[in-house]
Amino acid sequence: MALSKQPYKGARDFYPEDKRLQKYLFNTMRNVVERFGYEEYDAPILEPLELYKAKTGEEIVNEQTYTFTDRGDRQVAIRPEMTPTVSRMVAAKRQELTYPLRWYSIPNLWRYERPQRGRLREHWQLNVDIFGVAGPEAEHEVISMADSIMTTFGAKHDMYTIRLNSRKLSDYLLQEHLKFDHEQSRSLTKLIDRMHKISASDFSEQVDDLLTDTQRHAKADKALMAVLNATSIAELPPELHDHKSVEELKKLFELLKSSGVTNAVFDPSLMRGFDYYTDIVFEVFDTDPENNRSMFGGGRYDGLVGLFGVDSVPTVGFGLGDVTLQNFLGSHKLLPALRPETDLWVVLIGATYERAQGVLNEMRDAGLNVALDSTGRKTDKQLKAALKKGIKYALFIGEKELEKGEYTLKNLETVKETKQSIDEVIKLVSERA
RNA sequence: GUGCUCGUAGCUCAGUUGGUUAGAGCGUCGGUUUGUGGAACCGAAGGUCGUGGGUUCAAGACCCAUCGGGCACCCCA
Repeated sequence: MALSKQPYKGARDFYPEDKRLQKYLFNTMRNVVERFGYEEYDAPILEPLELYKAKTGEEIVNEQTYTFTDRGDRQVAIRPEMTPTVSRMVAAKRQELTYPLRWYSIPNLWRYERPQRGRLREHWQLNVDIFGVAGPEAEHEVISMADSIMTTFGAKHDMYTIRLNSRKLSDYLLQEHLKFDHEQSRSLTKLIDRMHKISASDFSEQVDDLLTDTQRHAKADKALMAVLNATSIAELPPELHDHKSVEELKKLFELLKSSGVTNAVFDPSLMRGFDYYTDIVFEVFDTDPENNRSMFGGGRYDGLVGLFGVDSVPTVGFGLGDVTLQNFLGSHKLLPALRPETDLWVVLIGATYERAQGVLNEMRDAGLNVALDSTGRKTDKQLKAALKKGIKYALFIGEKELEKGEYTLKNLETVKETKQSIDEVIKLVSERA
């Protein structure tokens, strides 16, 4: 029985060309967030299972987390998300850290579920968090940064929108303004989350099922729809305008506008699944009708650090997954053609392998990435190998070249060929972008 | 976890109502002077038809199971 060549279900092999793309994605993210002063951290891929039981959301822990019992009878989870881990790390050094804390990481995460487009079992996710800022300045910074990441990848503002909502406002709306009880609010939250996936009539039907007779009589469903259909804060019922969360949202929109984030919109139907969000939440949506989905999001979770028995720390963060990002960039034609790391391919002519080593070392010492064809094949085969690999330069080294100290350098893109001293070769190839 | 759908060479696919030794294009490898290009020409390798059962004189095709991909649920980091 032959062994399977497939990678584990829902996980990917990264061949060099795939890894090259991943490096490009990660480096771009790193450049942007570090420009905002964020520092990289990391942590183990394994965590005690209890870490996720507290606040992540039951379904995620029970059904979508890889778990096992280790040899010491400990319940262990492969991390399904990074937020509990980073909260643990902050809590552990709560007193000695200097705030505001700006941290990021690009961990691989695992979730046990049936794979489909944009959702695999293993993915990498940029996690960015700011700890220690209670005001909307934190949301402003984090959302601006998310926007900056998108534009740095070449996305235009008409390719995506940033939807904003406030958990506090939703809770107030459902429980105080519309007078739903706790259980109704829970069910409604889930239902509202699916609002745009089901038809309007199905939605109102399912809302109606949740109402009591008195609520039906009071037309609670109409009041609910009036709120949910608001496309801006100004469209909310007037009696809500003085609410603190509305004030905060207003302030946030002003800040975003002032820093050029013009594609942020208010969406009262935005919920997000995690239980730990406490206030403002946001999601970045692809506007492409073919792929009208949430790509990534985040929000404020002020309570998580405090669960570790220390004073709580106000926190805002988001996670950006590599799979959804790649889908987005691919469908908007924003993925660049990437060259291999190798700058130059040496074609050896005749039995020159040994004597060519000095030249190779000279180029490598000068910082060039140099590979050679050491097969002894005919020159046309050697040259074709470089072409197929996408390497930009080929250098011919034969008897004549070694004698004269002049080498034939060929730019495989322009097909131009010149004879150069090795110093000149180094100079020319180093000019690569 | 549920439902639908697909799986033939490295890739993209043909393969008639079940009927001989399963095909093409591209790619790969070799050759057409071992000092130079993706072309052209010649040639070769490469498939237990995802896997395992079953029906049949006969299965790539029909049935069941299973693995993998895609889509929709569930859920969403």
